[in-house]
Amino acid sequence: MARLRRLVVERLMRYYRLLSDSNTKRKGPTVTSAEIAEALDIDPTQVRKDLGSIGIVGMGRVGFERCEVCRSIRASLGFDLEVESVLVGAGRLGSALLTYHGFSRYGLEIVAAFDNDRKLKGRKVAGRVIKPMQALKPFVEKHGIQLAIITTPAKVSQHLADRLVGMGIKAIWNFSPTRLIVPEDVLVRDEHISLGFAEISHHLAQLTEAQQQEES
Amino acid sequence: MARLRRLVVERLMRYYRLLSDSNTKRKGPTVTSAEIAEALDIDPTQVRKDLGSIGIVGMGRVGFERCEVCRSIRASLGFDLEVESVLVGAGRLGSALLTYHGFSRYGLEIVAAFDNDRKLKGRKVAGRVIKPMQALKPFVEKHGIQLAIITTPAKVSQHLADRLVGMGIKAIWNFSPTRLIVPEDVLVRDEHISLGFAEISHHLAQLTEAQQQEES
DNA sequence: GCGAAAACGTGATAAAAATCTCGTTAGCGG
DNA sequence: CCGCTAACGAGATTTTTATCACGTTTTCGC
Repeated sequence: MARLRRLVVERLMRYYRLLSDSNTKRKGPTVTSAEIAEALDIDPTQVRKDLGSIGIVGMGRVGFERCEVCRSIRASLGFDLEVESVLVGAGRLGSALLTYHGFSRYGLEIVAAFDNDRKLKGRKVAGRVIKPMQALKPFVEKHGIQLAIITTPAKVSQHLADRLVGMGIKAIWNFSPTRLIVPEDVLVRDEHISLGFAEISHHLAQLTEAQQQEES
Repeated sequence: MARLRRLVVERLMRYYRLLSDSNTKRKGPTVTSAEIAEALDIDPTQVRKDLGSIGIVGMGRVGFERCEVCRSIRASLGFDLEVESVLVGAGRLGSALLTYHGFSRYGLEIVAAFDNDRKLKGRKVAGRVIKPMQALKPFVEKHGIQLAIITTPAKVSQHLADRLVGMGIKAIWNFSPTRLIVPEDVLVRDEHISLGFAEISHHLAQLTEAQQQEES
């Protein structure tokens, strides 16, 4: 299967969530691009193109087969692969991620957590003991871990990333607010919640400005 | 100040974080577009265009004034405005957000949290009492709250959004995995952590496939 | 002062993403 | 069985985003 562009992958995830959501009202065996588009506020053509890009063909007048769509997306996005990951940095955010088990439906499991904070040593979060950093390398290499989730402070992230790459990690889910420099065959996905706030803040600022103009 | 495109806003936030980060090595009074670009892996021209779009002019051979850049970005993104917000849904994620105080530097404050779960009633998170849902409307209207952060289950989100709009909310930071339908003057920012995982999962799937091809 | 180099600003170009148009196909009603 | 309509597929077009190329400005060294 071909490599897909990031935006396509993200939309496919949205289609998948929509269709696999049991909550969807009265679901027949098929679904049309227009229905998906309507639910997600996307252009119907876009939906057809995306589905077409992973080899799903629809039927004129009928639409797409729900099961087939789900199956194909699972295959393309690799949800059936059982990804074992480690989490590094068991602070607030790290703990929250450890406690959240909602990703198992996509094949993701956090199998161990590491932190070098003495206070956390031996403490359990969500039933898992936080291991010391010295244990990271042996663990990753022994289990052939491919994904690391990092929620450490910005200062140590790059150093950590270098170490992880050395251990054979192939993807990093980066929750620390820094850009990481890695070899190009390693994927880094940055998760920046503050970018979301920027959009909101700008919107509210625009609004406030408009109100002030009105008054004057 | 003109309304900015979403991607520009997001990049401005990244410039701001980079420049306002005291951690930056030996910072002089000025910074060049090339330096910013290098640090964030962006094209220098893009940086200049973005800064230009909010009225910052640089000096040939010297670059941009750090302070001026920070000040202008703060102004454009409205970080000096003190946004008071409410959080609805005090589950795992909601609690984590309540506990995190890192947004105060951007002017965001979560001034109250609401949840209709009986078990949470009266409980405190991060020093704040979780209020019952009946208290939401009076609170929002009394304090003129403009932003709501919602971390409720998908099923109730739309209903909640409708109510919030009726109370005069102008922006919703949506952490629930549903598209919300709102009037067009209300901004909804969706925060979908699972989209990030989709990218990672697809990358690992590609990798696995490549390895299998190699073997055969 | 003056030329060279570094950095900006901006119009032109390229690449990517989204949307539109229209021909084709499959089921439906009579 | 036949025309009609709903839905798809794909090429063409438009819009957005990113990059390039080049003229201008400013400092530095001589």
